[in-house]
Amino acid sequence: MHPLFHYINQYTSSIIPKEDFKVLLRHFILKKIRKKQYLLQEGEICKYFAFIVKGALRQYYIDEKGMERVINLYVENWWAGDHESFVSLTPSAYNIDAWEDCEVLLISRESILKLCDEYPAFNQLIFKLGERHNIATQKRIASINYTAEKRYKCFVENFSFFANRFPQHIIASYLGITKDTLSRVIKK
Amino acid sequence: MHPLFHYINQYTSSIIPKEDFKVLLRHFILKKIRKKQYLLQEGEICKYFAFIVKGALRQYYIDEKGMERVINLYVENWWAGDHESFVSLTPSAYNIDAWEDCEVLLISRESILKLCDEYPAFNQLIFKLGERHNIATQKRIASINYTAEKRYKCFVENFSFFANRFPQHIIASYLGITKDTLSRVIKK
DNA sequence: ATAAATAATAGACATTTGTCTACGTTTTAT
DNA sequence: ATAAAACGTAGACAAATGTCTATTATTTAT
Repeated sequence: MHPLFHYINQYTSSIIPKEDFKVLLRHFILKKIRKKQYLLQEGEICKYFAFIVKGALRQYYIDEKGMERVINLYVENWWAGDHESFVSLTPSAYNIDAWEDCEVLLISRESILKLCDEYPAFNQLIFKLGERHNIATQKRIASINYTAEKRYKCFVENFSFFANRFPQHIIASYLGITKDTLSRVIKK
Repeated sequence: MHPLFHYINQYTSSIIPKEDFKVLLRHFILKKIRKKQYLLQEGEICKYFAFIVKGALRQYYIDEKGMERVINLYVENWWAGDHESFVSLTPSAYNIDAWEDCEVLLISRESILKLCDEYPAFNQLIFKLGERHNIATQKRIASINYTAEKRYKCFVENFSFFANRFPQHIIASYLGITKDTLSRVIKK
């Protein structure tokens, strides 16, 4: 069974007919991305959002000192892209690259709008994804006040599966702390 | 003209018929909230999202040391509520209270779903609001790595209008720094 | 198998930010 | 009008985190 089919049915009340799914799938472009290659580069316009079938990616920007600052990590069944660039068609401030060899399904904004319009089930899916995303980001924003230790604690509780996919210094950056601080925190 | 009517038409491609708006409006409950009163209290379930017609509110939680930690600030034309509690029907971890006397329009999740279903324009509205919200939160998440100074700089660039509505120590907490640090940063 | 690149840890030190107390000002309530 | 509460600033000090360098372990490429 197609992973996207499985994924969509997790979020819709009734199972999508196979026929409909076939039409849906035609709006997606399958792309393989090798480790270290970019899905999106700073300055580009994010024309597609990517549903991750296989692999792991990270979103980051380069700060004034030339350091990589990780904003998001993604694994299977997550969506990767720059919301701002995607909607506003402005050059992205972020890079998204593959941390492992990946397989992703790309979809354009036009296709999303079209599918939302034509398939209530797809509209419902996008709606629910939005809700889930809101919940996750609200938690992340609450963490702005946290100490390094509490950030790591929350990370382990909610996202420990990232730990198997990304090295510690990437996790540290994702949490907004240095690798040295994370190393100290973990030691305790 | 009703502020909600004006607001909705900002986000939809074609102006909503007055008739439709009247039906729409029936799903909202007008509520006045006096300064310092709660729209939502920790432990309660967030049954409604609030569209703010007039006034200013803040969302915060109480940390281990009993300190108020501000997560969000809201003014006219913003939506206030706890996404997680609203969707999952779990007790909220947050408080939302009025910083000024407010007038808000409450709407339940059922009403939102119903209106999305019945009025494509409303569905479109919710879709676009989601997009805007995603853009804003993505920026906020990127700020996790920022220094106190850079956080304040971004705040002034994007949300300086909050400065007229909330005192400095509330802004500081919203930025994830202490009032003392903010005071120092501003001095420069 | 070997060399090179990548990761994790440790310690010394610097910097940033938080904590606490005090004081003067402004706002609010009565 | 007056007292009380809330607010902003300041300085001294403490704590948390960042920076840098070195060292070792682990992984990757050839």
